[in-house]
Amino acid sequence: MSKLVMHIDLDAFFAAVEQRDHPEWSGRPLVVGADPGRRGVVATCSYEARRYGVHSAMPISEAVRRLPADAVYVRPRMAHYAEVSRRIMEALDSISPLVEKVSIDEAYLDVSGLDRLVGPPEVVGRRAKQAIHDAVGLTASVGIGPNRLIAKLASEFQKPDGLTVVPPDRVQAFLDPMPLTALRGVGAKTAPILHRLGLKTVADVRRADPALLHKHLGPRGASRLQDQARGIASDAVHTDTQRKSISKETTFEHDVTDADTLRDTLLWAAQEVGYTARREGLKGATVTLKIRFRGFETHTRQRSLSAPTAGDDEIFRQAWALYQQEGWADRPVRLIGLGLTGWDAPAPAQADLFGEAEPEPASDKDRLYETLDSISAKFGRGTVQRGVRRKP
DNA sequence: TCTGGGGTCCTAGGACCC
DNA sequence: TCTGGGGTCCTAGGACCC
Repeated sequence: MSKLVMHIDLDAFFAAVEQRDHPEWSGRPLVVGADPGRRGVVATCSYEARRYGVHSAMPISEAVRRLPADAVYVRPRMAHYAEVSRRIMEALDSISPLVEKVSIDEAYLDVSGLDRLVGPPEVVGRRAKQAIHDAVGLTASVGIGPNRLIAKLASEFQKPDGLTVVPPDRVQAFLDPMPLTALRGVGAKTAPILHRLGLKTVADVRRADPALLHKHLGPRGASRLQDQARGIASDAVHTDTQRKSISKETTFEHDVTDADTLRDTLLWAAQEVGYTARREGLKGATVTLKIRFRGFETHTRQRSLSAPTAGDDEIFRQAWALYQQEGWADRPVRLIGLGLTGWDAPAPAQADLFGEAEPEPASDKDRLYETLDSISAKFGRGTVQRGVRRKP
């Protein structure tokens, strides 16, 4: 039976939440991200700001240069957005039981066979948008198609507040005129390669000589790309995805050479990662150290443990040993952090198999939001003092 | 001139094993 | 002196996405 997949994407999510919460900011260019004048980037910005060419991942200094004086700059309140996101996902449960949350502001829903219960795809889509608006007062863009790729591209097709349905027999006509950068996995490096081959649109990729793509992208990359160009993609919606890693890193406001600061920062990261691991019942057998020096030169070092752990001290000791075993002392460090991977047990599901949700103690939840808020408070504000020893 | 943070997935070489 | 062909795990780096 053919599937119907819906993709939902909140419009300028962080910025929209801020404008909703602060009506005096609506209609104005608004940037959620680092503090102006400091190291960092734009996380999200309002549509008013986008008109000045500002976008996600742009250096905050560049955004300041482009925006008028009345622009608003706020730092992210991740805990708050996470709570809004939770209510959105809850609202989507009323549309379909098969909801896959893919990020804080995006979800896939399997909406196959809802036509007899609800109506045609357009009606299902409008219901989803209404459910979100009723729950949190925000707009979302919705795309519906025969698989994840088409649903995702459909949701991007008319933004903001869009609704696009692509029936199976319209897939190729929908895809063909799109720029090839619309395809998943084509980014800053791959797009120029394809452009140099004279390819611009999805249709160009679809009709390209497979051997030519093979030569420049490798066998797997080439077939993945051409599958997409033909509208071939997964239609599976997974409700119980399991994370594969936990990590914590920070960029210092000024590059750091002081060993105590690096050590303390790694200790902080280990505590954050360890706490998250324990809260989620995970133990990792691999610790990864990440370091970025002045000039953006980035390295990772990892080691496998004899036994999986979620202990702050053990995670810290491994990461610190990895740092010490390299001849890196005295090199100015821009960023440092660590990660934990390699769970010992295969994927404990988010909710258990019998539908009994694990009751989450209030104190843990509070601690989680505290943590998220402390992260957002620090966003783009890393300082030498950051690593100040924290009482366990 | 700058370039966050949290992720996923892929590649590629070497070790190791059968 | 010459030495296969997988398969899997480990490690480092990098592309990409939100």
